[in-house]
Amino acid sequence: MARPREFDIDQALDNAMAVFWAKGYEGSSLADLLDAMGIARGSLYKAFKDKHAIYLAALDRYDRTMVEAAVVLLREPSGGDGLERIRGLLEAARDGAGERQHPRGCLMCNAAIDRATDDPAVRAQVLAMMKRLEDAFAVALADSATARAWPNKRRSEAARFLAGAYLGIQVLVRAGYSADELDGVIAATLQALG
Amino acid sequence: MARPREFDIDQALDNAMAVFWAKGYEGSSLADLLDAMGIARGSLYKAFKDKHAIYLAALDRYDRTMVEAAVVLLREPSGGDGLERIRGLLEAARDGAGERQHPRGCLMCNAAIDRATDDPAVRAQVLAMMKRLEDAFAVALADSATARAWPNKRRSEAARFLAGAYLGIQVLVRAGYSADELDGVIAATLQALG
DNA sequence: AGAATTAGGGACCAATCGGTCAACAAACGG
DNA sequence: CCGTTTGTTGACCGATTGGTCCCTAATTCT
Repeated sequence: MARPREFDIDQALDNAMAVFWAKGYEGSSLADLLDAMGIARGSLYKAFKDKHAIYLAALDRYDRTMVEAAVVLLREPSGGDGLERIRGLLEAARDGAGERQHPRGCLMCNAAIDRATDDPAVRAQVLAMMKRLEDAFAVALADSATARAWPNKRRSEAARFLAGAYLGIQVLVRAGYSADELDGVIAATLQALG
Repeated sequence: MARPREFDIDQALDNAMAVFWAKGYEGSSLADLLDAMGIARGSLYKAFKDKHAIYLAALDRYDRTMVEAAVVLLREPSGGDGLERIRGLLEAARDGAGERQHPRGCLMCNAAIDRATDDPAVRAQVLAMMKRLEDAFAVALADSATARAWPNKRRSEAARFLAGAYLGIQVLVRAGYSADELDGVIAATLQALG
């Protein structure tokens, strides 16, 4: 019907995602994005309405890749006991501290802080991701030796608690805490689950 | 010796702090700051080197007021058992969710996310505040019936865990969680301490 | 091959950005 | 009461911002 797009949208979004992840929304200029995505201004605006739309698409991409991976990790029984899968996710978050110069943390967490309050679309997307993560934590808990027997209410509270703990760790990563310091946090968090 | 300053620096910083708190660093323009501080451009630049210096001063002001209040709350024995003081701080954080339209969360947490990675001065300030908060948590734990007997290592890990939980709650507030939802998180967090 | 449609590229735009400056005002020391 | 010093003010600046537009290129349909 017409000239086909020359670049891959998801690949371009991966690059845009990396920019927003590192610099935040306001901190990322169009020039930054174009440079990272490797396309020209006109092409970008053919594919996306405006900067805001790029951000939302990048956030959605984050959902489909990173959050999805976390959810799979938590839900997949082959990862061992539910508690071990939870430990695995928290340790993966901790490993972000390895990027000592510019730890990226977690884009969902970053978006919650710098866009969710004044941008309803971002807030909705962040809340949806959080819900997905909470549910996955709940599944892992239901698969764990210690929490399996808990009443539903306590398990869902614990799941939300874990989601909060996860965000807290990501903030600490971003603040520059070392992996060693975070190990203590993880140990205390898991201890909380019995 | 010369003309005295007409505005109060700390009061102006309180107003600047509110702007950065709500909008972040990049999201706050000089116009926003001047408007909130109620002074003219030239006066601002006589008092501060540049925007970055204003931000650092506002962050320091946050330290001297808000963080200080949190630290006092945790350390002050008149607040009851250490665990009750910890509960008090977490509930104060939860109450931030009451600002339903534009929850501010916590400036220290916001700064960790949007400035700490690429601004060494901000990172240092954030880490200093976190350390102060951790220590205060440790004091409260040492004053609690259940954690008093714990070995030092476990208590300091728990203190860092609480600092992380506190940040996590602030992120959830910022994301738009309701006070009711956060109550479950707080309950689970305190349960973790026995 | 020509018409139709959409992508690519980059010059261009108004608005806003953070920051400077020069003229004026208010205080103190002599 | 004048000189020195510093705060106040707003006009002004170059640079950068996000976004538009137009010309060209590539593809499909007839």
